Amino acid sequence: MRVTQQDIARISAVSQATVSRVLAGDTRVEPETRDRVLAVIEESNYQPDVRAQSLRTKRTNLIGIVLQRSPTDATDDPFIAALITEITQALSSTKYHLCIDIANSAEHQSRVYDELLRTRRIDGLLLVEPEKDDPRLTRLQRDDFPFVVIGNPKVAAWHSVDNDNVMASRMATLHLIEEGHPDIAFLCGPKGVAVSDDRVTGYQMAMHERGLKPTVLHCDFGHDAAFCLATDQFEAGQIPSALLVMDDFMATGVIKAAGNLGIAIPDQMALASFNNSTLCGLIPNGLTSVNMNLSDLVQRGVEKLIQLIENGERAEPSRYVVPCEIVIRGSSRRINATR
Amino acid sequence: MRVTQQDIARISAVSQATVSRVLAGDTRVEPETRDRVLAVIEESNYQPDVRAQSLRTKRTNLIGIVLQRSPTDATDDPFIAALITEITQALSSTKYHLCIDIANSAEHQSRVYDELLRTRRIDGLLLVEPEKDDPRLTRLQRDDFPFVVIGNPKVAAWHSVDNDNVMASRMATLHLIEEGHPDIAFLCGPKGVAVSDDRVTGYQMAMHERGLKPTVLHCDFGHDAAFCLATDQFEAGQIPSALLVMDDFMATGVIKAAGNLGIAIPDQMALASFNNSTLCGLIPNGLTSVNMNLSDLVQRGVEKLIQLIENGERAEPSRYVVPCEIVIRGSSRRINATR
DNA sequence: TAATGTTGTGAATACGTAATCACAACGATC
DNA sequence: GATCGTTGTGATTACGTATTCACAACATTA
Repeated sequence: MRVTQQDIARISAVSQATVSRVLAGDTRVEPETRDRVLAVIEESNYQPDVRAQSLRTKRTNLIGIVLQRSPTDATDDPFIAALITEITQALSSTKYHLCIDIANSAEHQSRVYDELLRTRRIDGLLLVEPEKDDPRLTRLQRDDFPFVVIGNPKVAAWHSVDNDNVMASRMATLHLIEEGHPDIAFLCGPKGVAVSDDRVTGYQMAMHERGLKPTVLHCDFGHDAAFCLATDQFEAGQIPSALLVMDDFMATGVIKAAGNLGIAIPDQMALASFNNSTLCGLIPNGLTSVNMNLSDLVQRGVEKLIQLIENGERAEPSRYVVPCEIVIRGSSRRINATR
Repeated sequence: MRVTQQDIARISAVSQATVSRVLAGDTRVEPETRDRVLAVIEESNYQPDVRAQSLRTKRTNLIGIVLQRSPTDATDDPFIAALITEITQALSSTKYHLCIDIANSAEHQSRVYDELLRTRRIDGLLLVEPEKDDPRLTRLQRDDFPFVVIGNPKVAAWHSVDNDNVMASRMATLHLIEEGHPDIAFLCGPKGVAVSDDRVTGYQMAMHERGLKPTVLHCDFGHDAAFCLATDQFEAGQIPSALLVMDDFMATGVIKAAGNLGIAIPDQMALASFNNSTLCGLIPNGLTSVNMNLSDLVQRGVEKLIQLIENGERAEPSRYVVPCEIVIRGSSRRINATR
């Protein structure tokens, strides 16, 4: 049997209400009484029951996140790991915990949302790159349920934290230009995905600034799709002096394609990408990549969400944009004069 | 204001108790009454409040997992992603959800355990490769708290699911022997880590079976440590015809070291490792690796845990061992006669 | 016919906490 | 010395659910 406030009260010869007051730090308790109660609490190893607290306070101290499993069927997607690690890290100094569900279909996902929200299991929700017309969002907003979007919100009315993808892409492109590359192509993601579209914008911006002609190649996400597209391009003789790639994972596909065809990196083709993941260090010469500062992003998002939960701030929606910086490695090494 | 059983009862002109009975599927309810209540529930979009249910039933329907952040500081460790994805996958067909915490120090970890257990936030716990003398385990057992160990339990009294690491290692070694390699070394993990020790056992077993001399190289976990050790070995002229490596991540370190020194894989040195992660496909010729079937492992572990929670089975501790199979790729290609 | 289940239902209770209400005891004010 | 705020405390209530208790109405058995 678990020790309750009632037990503490009995032993301390006070009422349960007083025990609760002591725990809550209420000032209107005789110091002497407080000390006695605290001593008993300490001694009997009492810990409040969060289930009862939840019912009473209407708070579970749980933050939820629902991810859609990546369509590549890869169960070991490092981005998921990074995201979750950063979130738990950000929560570790708070009283909140993370409740996570990963859906393997849209139907599953919407069912999970239902369960999670309507049963009041969580206090707030983090949403990663939701679709603009996602019906779940409309409901969240109607129910006045606290949530923060991680990624491009597309709708101004939502609280969000996002990377400065335009700037990131512009920066990476400028770096390649500075390294002396005359023609730089961008192997980006599918059209309509905000993170990809934003990076295309930044890339084009930089190219136009320097009077260069942009070449945009749209490609599905993932190693395999990038590998196929790159192989096709290279075999057709389309080998730019530098290639900017949507993310590190796709870059490995490009690297593999180049390796198969004997295209040396960076000598024949330089490479830069985004995310600055662990992969970048595993590649022989190292892969130049833009660090998106996921840690900062998540930290801010979590802070915002907790604010929403605790203060019920219904003020104007905030949008925090995280700056980023480029990490230069061997794959984008300067072209020397001999070329 | 949320709609409660009380509301349903009022509208249906029955008592709250009857509504609860209908929800619970109690047979002793007039079919006519049941239908009426169900109609009202449907219509008013009622969903039970899990907080109240938790207080009443003493169940939160939450499974906990506490991970220690890898000392390499890599926030995007794919193993974490794989583990979490598989767990949520296994839970998706149940009423349980996953509550995850990732500690960044031993002190932090023990604090999190305290919070999680003593406040009764979760119903059961998954433990990944705990230390033998971990004080938390003693307490869990004393409190009769449901938990399942993922990995080598080291103590027979605990329920566990584990890979057949001895067999996996033996299988991989035999594969390399079959491919015609005369001297095969094993770059394993640190001594005292069960998963590493077991694999050493399997490796030695296979070598002895075929009358070959085993060479065991102990190395810290991670890409960097493996890179350093491999570089040292290779530079010292210690280049085995085949190398078995503790895991894919470390194998990338070996591959990088070999690349730097111009050692061709698999022609000069074959390679095989464990985990069959996404990394294996990213490497030029592909990396031969043993698929540990994490999915199956986790599935069984979760099933067991739920059994413990729901049936309070205090029967003899079970130990489920998952078989594995080798996935052969380019890195271990057969040595041709010309060598 | 009386005693004895059976079935369906409402009333009441308990879970453990937080918060409100009620009320003493006491000091300050006019 | 009566009134009024302050302070400290206990009694009470509410949160929403699951379950036990109580009790009708009815069927079955001796």
